[in-house]
Amino acid sequence: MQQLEKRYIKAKQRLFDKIYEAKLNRQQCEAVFTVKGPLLVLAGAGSGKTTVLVNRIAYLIKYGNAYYSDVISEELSEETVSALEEAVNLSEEEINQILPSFICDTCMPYNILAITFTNKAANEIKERIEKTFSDDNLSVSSVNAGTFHSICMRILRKFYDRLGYAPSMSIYDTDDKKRLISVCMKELGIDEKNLPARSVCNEISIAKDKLIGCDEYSKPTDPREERIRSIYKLYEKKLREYNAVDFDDIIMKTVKLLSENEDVLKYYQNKFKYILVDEYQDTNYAQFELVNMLAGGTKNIMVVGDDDQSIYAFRGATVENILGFDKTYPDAKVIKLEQNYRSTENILNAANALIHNNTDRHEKTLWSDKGEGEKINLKEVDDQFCEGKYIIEKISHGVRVDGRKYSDFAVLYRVNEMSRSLETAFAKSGIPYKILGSMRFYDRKEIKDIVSYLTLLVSPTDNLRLKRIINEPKRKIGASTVEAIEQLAEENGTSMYEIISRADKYTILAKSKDKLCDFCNMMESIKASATLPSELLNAIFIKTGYYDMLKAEGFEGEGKISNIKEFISAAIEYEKRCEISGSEITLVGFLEEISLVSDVDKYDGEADSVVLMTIHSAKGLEFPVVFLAGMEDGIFPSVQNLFDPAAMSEERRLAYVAITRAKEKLYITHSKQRTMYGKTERNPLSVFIKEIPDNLFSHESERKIPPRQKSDYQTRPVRQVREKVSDEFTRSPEISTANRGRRGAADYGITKFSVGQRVLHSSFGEGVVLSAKDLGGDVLYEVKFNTGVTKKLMATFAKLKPVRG
DNA sequence: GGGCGTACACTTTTT
DNA sequence: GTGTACGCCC
Repeated sequence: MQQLEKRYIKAKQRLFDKIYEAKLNRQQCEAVFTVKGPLLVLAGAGSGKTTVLVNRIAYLIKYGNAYYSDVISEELSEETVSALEEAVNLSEEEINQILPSFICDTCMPYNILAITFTNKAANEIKERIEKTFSDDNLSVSSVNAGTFHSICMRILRKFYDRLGYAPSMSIYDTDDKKRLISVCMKELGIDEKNLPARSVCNEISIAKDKLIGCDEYSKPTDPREERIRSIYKLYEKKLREYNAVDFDDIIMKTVKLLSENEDVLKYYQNKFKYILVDEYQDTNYAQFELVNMLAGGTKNIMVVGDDDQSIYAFRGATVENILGFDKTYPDAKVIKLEQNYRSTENILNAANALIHNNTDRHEKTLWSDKGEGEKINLKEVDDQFCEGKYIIEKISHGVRVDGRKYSDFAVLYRVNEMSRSLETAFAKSGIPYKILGSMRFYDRKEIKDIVSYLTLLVSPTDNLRLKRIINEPKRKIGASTVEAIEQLAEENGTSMYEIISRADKYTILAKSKDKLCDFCNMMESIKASATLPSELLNAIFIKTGYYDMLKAEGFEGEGKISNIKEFISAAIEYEKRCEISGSEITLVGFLEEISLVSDVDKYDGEADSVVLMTIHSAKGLEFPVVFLAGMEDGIFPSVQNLFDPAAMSEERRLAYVAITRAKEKLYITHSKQRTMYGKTERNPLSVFIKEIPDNLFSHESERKIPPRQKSDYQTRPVRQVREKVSDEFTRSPEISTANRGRRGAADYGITKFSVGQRVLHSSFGEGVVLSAKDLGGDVLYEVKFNTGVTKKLMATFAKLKPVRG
């Protein structure tokens, strides 16, 4: 007993030390300690939200843990009060006032549910908690931290039978979903010309986000909606048959499970005694319902968010969830965190000025004591290539002169498409860089094919995935055979795989039964050959003939092979991680991970490279130096949204998010002209920049603010800008020799090749130059590659390298 | 059944 | 500009 008490006191002291160390301000402390009842924390950008979440969880564990509970009485001890006084700087009176909400019931780590927006954020919380408790013999790894999707998947898999699913259910991404919708539409005889599958996908997503099932969907008066309804119905039927769920289902089916099964709901309400939801402004209706159901028991729910950072309305998120939290929970306590610990004043003032132009928001103003800091740098460049070169110039200057690391820099943009031109510049510069999100690793065709094989091993009823790979690599199983199999499966009420395994029983399949049999035997032998995901992957890669197929493709196949090898290493890493954490290695687990993990989750801030990503991906991250590229009307804000006030508000919030990612220095670039999607356009400076006061920009900036209503960029003087950029290094790329990066950065220009010379292309491989045509600044080459194909390539794009010998 | 060519769509943001 | 879809021909 005495021993326990000693440990308790020691642990408590250490906790307060930690909090003291974390230098929490008063509002943050209140947010940490107010654990009982509903709590809304309005946390501005960079206001130490994660710190609050971590310390709150730590507090819950320390004070609610049964391990110490023998010595926890109804009230906090005198000692606790004095420790609080010291750490939080509250008066005794204040403490007594709020004391009741500080005391929590028994709480084991697994009683805590923390829902975050990304896996990265969840992992960060887990890691920081584990660090806090590293000295205590307390298993804190059982804290439930994850994204909505990962947490719901865990629930669905546990109670799969209640939903009529098999436990190995697969998760369909946007691409799978679209394919399946197309299949449904074809089956129903609905022409995609009049009703694109894409918009059907969207409509169904919107419905699911609102928890509208196919039976409740729309009144049958509108013919368009009626058609969507029938597609939705068939789509649902197929999903179930294929043992698959789409992203929206993950939430909707969980809500359905909880609302239809009292015992399951009670189980989770009892389990999750304390719930914390991060980025609450980005939750949609289904998620709102889910959280409310789970919190329905104890109502110990804390939500954290910032209405100014709501940027997912397009995905069904409603700010009303956060703005109306006090309506859902009338006794909710509200705490505002307004001190920003991230950015300097100039950056913060710019963000504040910008966001004040939104009328539909809760008034709040972030402040910082970090001092004015450097001014914002605004630069106009000639085109997107100059933009890349300008950014590279600034980065390499920062590294060489200011002693910064490459990882101090981030380049943010509105659309993924922007990464193309930027990548060209970075690739030439030799600066280490990483692009997140443009083409997700798991979206690559070869990876999706291999994943389909893998899925089929655990979920053989998945006809969609089966159809994807039945003839990839080619096995002479053509469309008509596949159709016949599909027909038979339909008639017999079974899966296509089942039909294939009994192919010899059906006369229609007589012609192809040998090939089908081979396919089936191959799958079975793969299944029997290994258990570990990495081994299975390897077996699939070799035994299906996929490797041979890629090998035969030549140069292009090489890249795909290395992608698949990378995929296999990812599986090995997954296995290692499981071993460390003691969790079971399963194929289903691995498949789930690759479906729910995003590029940003894997982004490693430790690696020393510049990172390029969309602003959406950058949410929640921070960088010493941020480049905001493509600040032009039509790009950011996006053309689609220019005339829609609500959408413009969201765009502005997105700009706000972008600016507040920067800690010390913000560069903004815009280009006189820009070629995107094959079209060249001239866009004026973004309206958002015009909303930022002049004095926040450095003298180096070339901002000539035209009158707001007269946004004609052509009348603006641009000469100085031009000279500034081009004098340095961009005017004539081919003669630039300045050494900018460290590794081969001199390679800015276009190397000239002569007819007959051998060259190397990154995707086509080796070839020989047939002709070279000068096109004023660029050169058009005609190259015959070893593969036999002849291509016309622009020198600037092709990045050709000379081949010696 | 497969391969090749051409037409055409598609480009906001993502778990 | 690029990737996919479909149709035509072998």
